[in-house]
Amino acid sequence: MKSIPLPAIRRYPLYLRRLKAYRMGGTLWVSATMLAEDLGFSSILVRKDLALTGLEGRPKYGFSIDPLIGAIEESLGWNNRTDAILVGAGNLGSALLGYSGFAQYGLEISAVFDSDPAKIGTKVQGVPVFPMEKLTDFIGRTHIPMAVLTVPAESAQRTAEQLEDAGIRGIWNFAPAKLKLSDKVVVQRVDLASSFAELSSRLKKDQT
Amino acid sequence: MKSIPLPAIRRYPLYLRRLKAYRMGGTLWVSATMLAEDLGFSSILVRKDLALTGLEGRPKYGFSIDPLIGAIEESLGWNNRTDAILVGAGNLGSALLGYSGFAQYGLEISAVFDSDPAKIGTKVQGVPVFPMEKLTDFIGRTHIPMAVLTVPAESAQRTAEQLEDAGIRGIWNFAPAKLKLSDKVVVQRVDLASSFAELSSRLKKDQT
DNA sequence: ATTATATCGATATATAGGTATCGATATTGA
DNA sequence: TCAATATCGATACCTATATATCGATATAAT
Ligand SMILES: NC(=O)c1ccc[n+]([C@@H]2O[C@H](COP(=O)([O-])OP(=O)(O)OC[C@H]3O[C@@H](n4cnc5c(N)ncnc54)[C@H](O)[C@@H]3O)[C@@H](O)[C@H]2O)c1
Ligand SMILES: NC(=O)c1ccc[n+]([C@@H]2O[C@H](COP(=O)([O-])OP(=O)(O)OC[C@H]3O[C@@H](n4cnc5c(N)ncnc54)[C@H](O)[C@@H]3O)[C@@H](O)[C@H]2O)c1
Repeated sequence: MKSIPLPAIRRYPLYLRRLKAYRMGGTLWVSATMLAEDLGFSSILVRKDLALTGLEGRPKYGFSIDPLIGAIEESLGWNNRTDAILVGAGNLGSALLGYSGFAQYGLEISAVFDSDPAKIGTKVQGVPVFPMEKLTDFIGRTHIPMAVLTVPAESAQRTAEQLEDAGIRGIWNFAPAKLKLSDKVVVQRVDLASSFAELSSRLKKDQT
Repeated sequence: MKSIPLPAIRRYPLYLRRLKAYRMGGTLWVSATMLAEDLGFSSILVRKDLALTGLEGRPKYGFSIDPLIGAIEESLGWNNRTDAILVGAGNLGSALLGYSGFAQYGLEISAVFDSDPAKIGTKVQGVPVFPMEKLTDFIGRTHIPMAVLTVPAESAQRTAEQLEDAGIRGIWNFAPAKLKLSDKVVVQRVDLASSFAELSSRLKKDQT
């Protein structure tokens, strides 16, 4: 079982969404061609991506949807639930907490931490906010593997180090800061600035 | 002036952040080596990216910071202000509205639209919410070029078509939906699921 | 039964983007 | 003054990924 290239991994959630929509409509078979048209990819690319799951398609029919969904979810590790904590219960943190879509990926945010005394003890989107002092103990006790980091950029490095020391294995980092941690911790950056830069640049080129 | 590859464009905001931080500290010159170390890139990559701006470096010193900032901002189109509207004043929309960081990119959200009667007339993060009925007229009158789309996925296609018809030129789409529009409109997708998929997959690989 | 068709899957090719190498150049310090 | 050094910039190279081609196969229609 060889490892799936990252660009394919990034497309998998798009396939999943389409597949689940098809299944809702009662469709049982789907071809690479169909997926490609819906998503604006080339059909060759889609076929190759699907082949990476190890499943075999059927000429003229394509792939059986249910096993395909299962195989993609398994490739992503989305068949098992992933527990996470969220650090930084501000604007963005609250939005993420209130987002029901994450359940689709098996992501469950089970606790929230913040340093602001005014927030500690209150609930954000129904989830109680704990003080930072309880962070290390909580992670040590629960062995929670993942943290969603939504603190201000200035605090990001410091908070990330706390998380690493406490034993966190993956950080989904929404703060615009490069985290310098040991490579035991997997850091995934979400950078809206990069996305906006791409949009700006494409718009600019379009104008000329 | 040849066009800058997209991967470089995506790195530009990272350079900008570091450069502005250096300048705050009083530094006037910066080398590709220094930037590379701070950001975890190879210095060759950084030097190539900077060369794309057209600026020339100085042996042993590197690049003069101020012109470099200017050149990168110009490459991105961030030297001029970009006005935008936001459609969908929900959890995520509010968070984005309340985010002061966008000003750094020249992005100004000047109006908000929503279909929920309970929200219309109220203010979200200090910005008044207008009904969807006023959307077309507003865009036609102001010639606003960009829209931030934060409506539920089910409404995304319909809303995007409204935006296109009204004359919007770029859409920053946060809804997990593929928008099918004419290629006159530039659509930039922000897909947290893809990002989370990458994190999941990297964590999974790390385990084994 | 036979032919047309849509799809798969394997192989080959092309392209973009990242990385390595090396000479040139300005600055620093001996 | 001269050697050592840090950097740039051009060229060459390499790797990952996307795209093209084509035979094989199962289904559906004639
Ligand atoms: N809001 C957005 O739309 C948006 C967009 C892109 C990026 N971001 C980034 O996401 C992060 C959060 O943004 P936000 O708008 O939610 O900010 P915010 O100020 O609303 O929230 C930050 C939260 O973190 C808490 N906090 C601060 N320091 C802390 C620490 N050391 N330990 C624990 N908690 C701490 C604060 O009390 C607050 O609740 C920032 O890094 C921001 O740059 C936000
Ligand atoms: N909240 C998150 O953290 C998050 C994360 C990833 C993606 N998203 C996506 O962002 C979008 C918004 O998410 P959210 O959590 O803010 O949802 P939300 O339900 O809180 O907000 C959606 C808003 O859009 C408005 N709306 C609904 N239909 C509309 C229409 N046809 N025209 C105009 N306005 C309309 C609603 O009144 C509401 O105010 C969704 O597509 C969601 O999948 C959200």
